[in-house]
Amino acid sequence: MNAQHATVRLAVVDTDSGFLRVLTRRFDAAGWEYRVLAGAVPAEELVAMKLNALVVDLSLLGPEGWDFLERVSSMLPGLGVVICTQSSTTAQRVRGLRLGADDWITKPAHPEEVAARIEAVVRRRKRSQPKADAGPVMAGEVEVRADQFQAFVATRSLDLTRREFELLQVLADNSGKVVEREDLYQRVWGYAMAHGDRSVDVFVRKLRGKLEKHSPGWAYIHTHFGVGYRFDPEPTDGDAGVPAAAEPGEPEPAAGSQNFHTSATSR
Amino acid sequence: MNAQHATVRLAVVDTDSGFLRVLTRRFDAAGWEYRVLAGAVPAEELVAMKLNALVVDLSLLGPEGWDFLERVSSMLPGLGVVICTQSSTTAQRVRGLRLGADDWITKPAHPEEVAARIEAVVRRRKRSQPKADAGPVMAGEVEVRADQFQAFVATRSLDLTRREFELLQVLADNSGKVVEREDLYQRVWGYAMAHGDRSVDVFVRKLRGKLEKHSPGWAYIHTHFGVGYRFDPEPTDGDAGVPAAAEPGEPEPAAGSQNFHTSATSR
DNA sequence: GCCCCTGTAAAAGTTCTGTGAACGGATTGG
DNA sequence: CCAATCCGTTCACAGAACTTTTACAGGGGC
Repeated sequence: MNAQHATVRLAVVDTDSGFLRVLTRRFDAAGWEYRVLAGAVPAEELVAMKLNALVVDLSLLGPEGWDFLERVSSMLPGLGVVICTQSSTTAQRVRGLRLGADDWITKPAHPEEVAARIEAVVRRRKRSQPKADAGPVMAGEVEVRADQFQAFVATRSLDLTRREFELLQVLADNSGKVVEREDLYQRVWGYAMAHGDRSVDVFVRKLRGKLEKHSPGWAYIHTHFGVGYRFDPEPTDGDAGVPAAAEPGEPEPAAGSQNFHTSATSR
Repeated sequence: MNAQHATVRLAVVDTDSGFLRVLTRRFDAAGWEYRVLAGAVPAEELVAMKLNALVVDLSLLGPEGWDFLERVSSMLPGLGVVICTQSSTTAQRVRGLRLGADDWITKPAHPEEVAARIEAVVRRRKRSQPKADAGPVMAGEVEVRADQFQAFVATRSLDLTRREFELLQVLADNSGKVVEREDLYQRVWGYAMAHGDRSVDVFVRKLRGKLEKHSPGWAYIHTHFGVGYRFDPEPTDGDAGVPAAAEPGEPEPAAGSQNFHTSATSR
């Protein structure tokens, strides 16, 4: 689960021997696998190479370059593509990006920079790959759109901070299941929870606050004592809930809000 | 704007009557709309023609040709450009393509081939630039016309620089969604953002300034801390031109009066 | 009833954004 | 060809927004 850093498998389409020499030296130093191509090749061949990055000198390919770029990026959606040219206008770069490129480098470029950008592109692709095919996550009234960094409750948008959003995302992804506290932390914060860290609690509280403000009468995040939390939209038990009955202008938090939550279904 | 299949609207900049005769005959046969120009014209005129392709004899324009080419391709990023010349060196072709041309034809050329290349270029452009062909983008009081490089607020034209315009365009295209800072940068600047680059912030500020100056009482660009920006026209709570609604202390009116995008959401 | 766990609030600490201004390159006009 | 200007970028500082830590109180399980 924790590949220290991504292995880069790339192909370079270029014929500039000087540029290639410094580049490949840098690639070797990083232990990357690479291959040098002298021109466009059928996309199928690239697929067979199982690359995760591609560096192309577009000026080398002429007008065919755009076609090549388009073909490649549509056939290998997971491939990070870095264009490099002698010079370029913004219009060209934007066009390249629209056709699927991820970055654009102008020669001459320092090999360090090229490598850094390739690495960034691979990392970025890796991160955004699953996001792309996963549609919006729905759980009851709650909708989480990972691609937009936005969450909605009953069609109304929630204004969440980064951590709040990521926490909600993990919880909603595992809707109905109990997520262990440490697991939660690991997935949101990206590293192991230190002893005595209460961040999770604090953010659960914040999330609850915002969720309930937008749909009172519902409990979303349930506490499992000594274990973790479970996301599961459920109407709050009997008494008032929300339907007209209770005093409308009285969602006043202070005293009222600290009940329920713990349906404590722990085994 | 209901051209079902790719209608080609092109201009030919050439004075070679023989070449023109065979070409235009072919264009007529295909039912294309075209126009013949005897020399370079201001890019604005080309914009007004709403072309999607341009064929230019560069030898006709001499050294000005490169300028013309660059101006045109930067001002009309959605335009397919085909160069044709009597003869050319590789260096020239590379230069032309670099400046934004899509293809290069050497005379004499068979009209069939010219037509085929034009068609290919238009098809390619259409796929890669769906936005440019689309009508004006509207978002609240704001209208962005990609084809004119102009934006309007409440029918009044905004005086934007190139970057400002492109930034607004990307934001308005994704109206309602949060666009990540890096995405924004990549789409406007054409390459990946370097660490520590604050250009986006600066231009957001400039845009906000110009937008709010032209329609006070409205907020257009909303900040999502640590993530990016979201374009979404919303009245500013101040007072200005909107029915003064609820006062604070009126959190959730259950079901009664729905939509009020409270701009001052919790957090 | 005791001890551990969680809810809640607020202080303390970090990181990020808003903003004005200076710098340098590019463009325009003379 | 030079000067005036505009534009884009970078820098520095202030302030805002967010995260983490800390503290205490209320519940839960045994």
